Amino acid sequence: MQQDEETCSTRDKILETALRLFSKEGYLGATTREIAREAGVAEVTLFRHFPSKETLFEETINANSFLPALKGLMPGIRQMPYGEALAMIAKSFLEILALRKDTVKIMQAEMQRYPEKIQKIYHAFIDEMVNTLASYFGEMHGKGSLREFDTELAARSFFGMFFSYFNAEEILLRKNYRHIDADKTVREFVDIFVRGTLK
Amino acid sequence: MQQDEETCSTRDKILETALRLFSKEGYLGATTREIAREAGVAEVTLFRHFPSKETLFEETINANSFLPALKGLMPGIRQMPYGEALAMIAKSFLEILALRKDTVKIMQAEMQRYPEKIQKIYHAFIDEMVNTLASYFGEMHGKGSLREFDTELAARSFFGMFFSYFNAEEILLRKNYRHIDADKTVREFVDIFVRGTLK
DNA sequence: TTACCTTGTTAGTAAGTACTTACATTTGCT
DNA sequence: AGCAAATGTAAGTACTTACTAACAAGGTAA
Repeated sequence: MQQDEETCSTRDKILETALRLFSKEGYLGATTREIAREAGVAEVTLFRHFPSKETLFEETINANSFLPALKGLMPGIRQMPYGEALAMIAKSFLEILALRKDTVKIMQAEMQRYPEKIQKIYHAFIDEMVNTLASYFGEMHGKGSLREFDTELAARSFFGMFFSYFNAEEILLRKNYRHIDADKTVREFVDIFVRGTLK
Repeated sequence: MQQDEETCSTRDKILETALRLFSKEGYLGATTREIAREAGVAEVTLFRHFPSKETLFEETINANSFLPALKGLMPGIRQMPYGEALAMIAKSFLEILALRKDTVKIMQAEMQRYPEKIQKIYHAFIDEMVNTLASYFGEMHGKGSLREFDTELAARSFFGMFFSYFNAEEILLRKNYRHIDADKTVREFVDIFVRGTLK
């Protein structure tokens, strides 16, 4: 019984392949046969690790939650200038999304059909980001450097801008858009936002 | 042969039901049997009107393009104050999205699997909106009332904010969010944007 | 060696899928 | 009434799906 090396790597291979195929073909489109073949294992092995396709799906998205990627994300934001802090938050946000691109695709595609589980994970991530930014806005209000506005709404609009950018570039694969690098986009978006919220 | 009343309504019933079920269960999840039953027709009737499920899918999304809803959208924007013009564009944008909610769901869910057709329709809509707003920014630049910024990027960020709001409220069905009515959101978002782009 | 654990192979099941064929029934127009 | 188009009913085809049962093969630990 050796459960640390080979066994675990078989399981992980299946999970990785499942993530890729679920994201490419959807839950119904990705068959257990195909997942097993691409993972290089027999189909029956897949069912020995995961009792059903639905279990595999759940464990796949659980294994790719966003929250670990959030830890220690915004360390020294408080002592940075306002604009730089926002730029850093935006960049980190885009980085996480890029890292979890496949998971984002799955969630967008299957959100309607499997609401409970997916909404929970997705919203936990968004809420964490929005709350962090909103409370940062609150602090800045206290310091008197910002004009009055609804901090939660502002945080939502901030991430909304960047999520739409990510969506256009990475999910919709816009080839006909002239390509604009992330840095310039961050600068322009943050610029609008900084001027829009300062006194 | 009477093709205007009954015949057309049978076809339309199928198309309407297909839109609803494709949006709720996805392309693979919605079966032709179910679509026919919910439309109140025999399955074979469905195949007499649409030679294949894929044809039905294409005609469904073609019948629900965004562009007709865009016609005559922004009539008197040029003679409105800047902030009111932006608010009106935002409201119209949100209205169209709400009208085509099912289509948006389908596109988000099936974008990965059927890229060609869907991307075309989706992007045609977004490009139309972005270009309209960007050229409006260009005119305002000419008049000297706005600071210098990238008009296309700004337009994208503007719609990105509102699309994310729509997504959170209507697609993800956020119940745990405190509900904020559209008007207040439009006001807050536009406010940030106006201050962020004025001189 | 012996025992165990994990995997592969092969074959199979029961159910569901898109789609078809043949024939009967309804419906509206002339 | 009579014709023709649109629809319904019933049966069936060929295929795919998630999932299982039975047995053999390999490696690891005692």
